Amino acid sequence: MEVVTRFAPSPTGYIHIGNVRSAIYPYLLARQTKGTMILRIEDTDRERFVEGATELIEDTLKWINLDWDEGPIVGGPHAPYFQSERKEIYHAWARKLIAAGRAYADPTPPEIIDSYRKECNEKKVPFLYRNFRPENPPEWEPGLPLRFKAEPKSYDWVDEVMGEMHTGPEVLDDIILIKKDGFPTYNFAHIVDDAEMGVTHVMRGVEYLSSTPNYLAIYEALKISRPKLISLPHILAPSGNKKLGKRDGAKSVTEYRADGILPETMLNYLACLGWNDGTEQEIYTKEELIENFSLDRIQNSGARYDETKLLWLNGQWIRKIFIEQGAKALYDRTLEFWPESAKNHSEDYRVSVLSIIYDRLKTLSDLKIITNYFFEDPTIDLDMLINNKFLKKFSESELESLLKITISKLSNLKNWNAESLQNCLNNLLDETNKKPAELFSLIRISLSFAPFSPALNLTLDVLGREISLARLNSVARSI
RNA sequence: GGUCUCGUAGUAUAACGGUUAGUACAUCGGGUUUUCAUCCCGACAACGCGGGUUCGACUCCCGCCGAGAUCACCA
Repeated sequence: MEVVTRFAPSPTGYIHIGNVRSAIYPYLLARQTKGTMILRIEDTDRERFVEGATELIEDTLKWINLDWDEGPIVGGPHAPYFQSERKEIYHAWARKLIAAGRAYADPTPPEIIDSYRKECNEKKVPFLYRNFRPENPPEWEPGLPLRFKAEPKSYDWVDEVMGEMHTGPEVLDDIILIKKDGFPTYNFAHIVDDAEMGVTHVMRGVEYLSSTPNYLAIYEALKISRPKLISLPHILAPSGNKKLGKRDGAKSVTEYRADGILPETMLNYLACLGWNDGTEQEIYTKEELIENFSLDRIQNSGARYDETKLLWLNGQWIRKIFIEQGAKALYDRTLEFWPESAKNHSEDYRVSVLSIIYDRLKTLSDLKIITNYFFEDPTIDLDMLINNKFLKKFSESELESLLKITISKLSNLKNWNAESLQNCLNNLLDETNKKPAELFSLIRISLSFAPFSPALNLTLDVLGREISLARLNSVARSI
């Protein structure tokens, strides 16, 4: 049988990294089995609905390179994919339940329900609405909530991640199916939709594990066969033991994108947070994830979100793309991350800058802070030169004469390229009888006035003869 | 409080009855002609506790402890 999975978010704001994993796993499973991935928007809560949230969700999924076979934008045989547009469908199923004597309209005012709940809390007994069912409930009509009529019994089921599950009759209750505003609750809507859409694998966070017996009861009453149930453990906040949420600074995926995290990194990191294939592989492409994913290797305890590792992974991916796809391919991903000053320079020049600094990047936005001196002359900061730990032992006139020798030597260099520059620098070391740490620090700082920069010969090569000599000259004059 | 779940280094994880408990991130130290990184080498560091079962237990069973989830006309 074809595998059908779904991601069913609520449009209540951006989806943060704690949620996207619930989209990744169903996607991987669907692609691995050549099945169907559905995106369904669960917008039955009108109060929490946020304008534009659906688009944000779609953009997020597209950015990490996940697509869907049915859902908003692409449509499909089970449209509409917005729950708010499926009201009649839920009502039709609800009537089936009423006809079977498994649902009833509840006229009890909320205040009375609250008092029941309070009573139970005081007596320290569990609050079960089935013990307070109204006698002779009225016909179900608009304005009245509809409740499921639970039959207390034990349930056994298998959760693909958590294993064999068992609960007693005490957890079954008369949950609300349709709210008084006519919209279904999540508890009812997702069951109807999953059945209508032929969903075979229901993946969601563990917070739904406790409610599962109630869902099982509804499947039974509706004569729907159970899909496979998969509970995904939570992603934990960096500190504490709470599930990662917006309050812990759980950033939206778009924020990571703005920070210069690659989508490949995001997908790779999140997929491997709480799942591994048993090998020691750390870097996975989307294709490799699809190939190797398996439900039974999903972890069953929560995993802590670790941004340091995310950054490390991002560095790995930056290098991987550079090495496997080339400088231009990496460059194409960096367009919005260059400093302002880079605008006045050619694309070829920026690519060559990227080629010598890419292995220093943890995020693409690092470009802004570490490449500026390639695009405009740095401000001369003599203190930085004089106080450098390798240069402090020299007098200013010694520094000046070293610079002058360097300038004259470089001026006479025939071929300005990395290799001959390196030879030239080596000769300079011999001639001046200085250590690399001394001479090279002097040249490096004079060229960049940055705390760090790439290998000296490469920096000179990219900067070019004219600019390099001009900078060295102006430093020599300033001393 | 009821019900359910989880528990290997700081973090993410491997191991599925027999290993000096492996790997990665982080940390610390060292190496690669300057710096910052990359890369390489090395070090530190873990089976929550207590009982069983077994020749043998991180692995199986029980109890405890600790952590989490849930008990909405939110999803």
